[in-house]
Amino acid sequence: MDKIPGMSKLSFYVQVYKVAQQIPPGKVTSYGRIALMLGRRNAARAVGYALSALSAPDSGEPYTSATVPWQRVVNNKGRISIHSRDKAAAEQANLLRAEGVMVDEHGRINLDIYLWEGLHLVELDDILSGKG
DNA sequence: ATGGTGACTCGCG
DNA sequence: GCGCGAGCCACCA
Repeated sequence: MDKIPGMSKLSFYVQVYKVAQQIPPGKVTSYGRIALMLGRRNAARAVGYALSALSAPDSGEPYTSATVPWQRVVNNKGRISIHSRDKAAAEQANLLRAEGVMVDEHGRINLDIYLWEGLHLVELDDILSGKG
């Protein structure tokens, strides 16, 4: 399932970070879609896990919450998926609004407007899996 | 190797 | 639309 040559050598986390960095400002995508782009249809949870594991900006590591636009990843329903008690939830909404994404008070985002579909491979996978 | 843990998703009711 | 239960996955003790 290594669709991108050389990519399979990277850890799953890094693959997730690289894909996230492809999301244009003002757009969002879902954990599940990123999983699909990586050829792992059911690895949505792992994607969320990877993003939650991002290190602090001052950690000196290559992938941090500052170099990876984690805020552009929401759940499949277009909703901020972090538990509302967590400060990161409010931060995600603020970051998104700052780049022009409309987020309502319930953390909901209109995917018809802001969805980044990513690679065409995603759509293809949908069709082959019986949706078309 | 094994079991626990989520920033997931889907199907039901 | 919401809460549950049940799969599914990569990591880490």
